Amino acid sequence: MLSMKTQYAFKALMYLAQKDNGEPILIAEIAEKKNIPLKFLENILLELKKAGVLDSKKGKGGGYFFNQRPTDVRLAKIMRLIEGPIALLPCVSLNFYQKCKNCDERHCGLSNVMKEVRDATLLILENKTVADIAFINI
Amino acid sequence: MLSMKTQYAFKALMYLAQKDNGEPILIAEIAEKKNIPLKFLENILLELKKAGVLDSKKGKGGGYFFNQRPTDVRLAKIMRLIEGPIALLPCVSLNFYQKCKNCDERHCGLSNVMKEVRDATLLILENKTVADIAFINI
DNA sequence: GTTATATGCTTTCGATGAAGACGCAATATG
DNA sequence: CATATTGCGTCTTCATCGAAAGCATATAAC
Ligand code: FES
Ligand code: FES
Repeated sequence: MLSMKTQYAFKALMYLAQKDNGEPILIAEIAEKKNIPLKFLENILLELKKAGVLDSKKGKGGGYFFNQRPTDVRLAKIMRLIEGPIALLPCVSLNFYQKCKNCDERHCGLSNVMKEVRDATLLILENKTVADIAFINI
Repeated sequence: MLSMKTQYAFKALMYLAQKDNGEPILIAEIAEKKNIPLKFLENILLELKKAGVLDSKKGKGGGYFFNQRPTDVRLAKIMRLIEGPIALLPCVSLNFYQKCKNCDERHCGLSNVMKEVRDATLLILENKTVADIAFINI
């Protein structure tokens, strides 16, 4: 399961993309509408800003808004940014690889299965963007 | 990423299945060969025993062995047992479902994507067993 | 029945994650 | 400049996780 931080990040981005009209949106508004602890959300949005996904404006009329276009922000990127590895094991992670002690990947059934899971997951998360989760047409 | 506990559980089961000849195997042996903290492993194996996957024998010549056949133990079952939900969001979990506040699943793009991820993951983990990760034929 | 061997159970400790409290810094408006 | 608004920074608290230690219990072997 995703950490609360990552879940909140996704929900906040979804909300931002839905209301996106160029105008900054208050942290407090997102927090209230999406049921996210305020100070926790501040932290999350700040990370997304430092990563270049969002930008912010201080003072009256300030708030958060997109720096990149929602259609350009892949879900996999957000996952890696906030959550860390997408793979279930360190030895099958593309971006956070760590070798297993006492286990040879080339002959390891476990890592093989987890590689399958990783690929299936990435196929989805690399091809969906923030825009995709914001607007749903049934 | 999986918790250390779950990673250890998988590795221990893999080792047990590989050496399975009916004879009990020492916790200490698994711990050493798979680089798992001893007392932590004791705990994990105990949980697997209580769940009916493994069984144990005390005293000299004791240790752990399979209660069910490795071909009958699906990886998804172990995941749910040790890790908890397989889904990335509580609102898309089959076995640990929890409703999202302020978010309607029927019109939520995020939960839709995560449902796709869950299904892709389950398709793999429900069809692979402990026996599959123990014996690898390249 | 005594002893060596193993598992079973409880407690403890530090590290990390989730969340809240308080104050500081920047900016729009007048 | 004065003030209200809003994002930023730091410190504290609480729960959970990873890991280790210590003692208790069961059993095979002699
Ligand atoms: S190599 Fe990582 S689990 Fe075997
Ligand atoms: S319903 Fe769970 S994220 Fe929208």
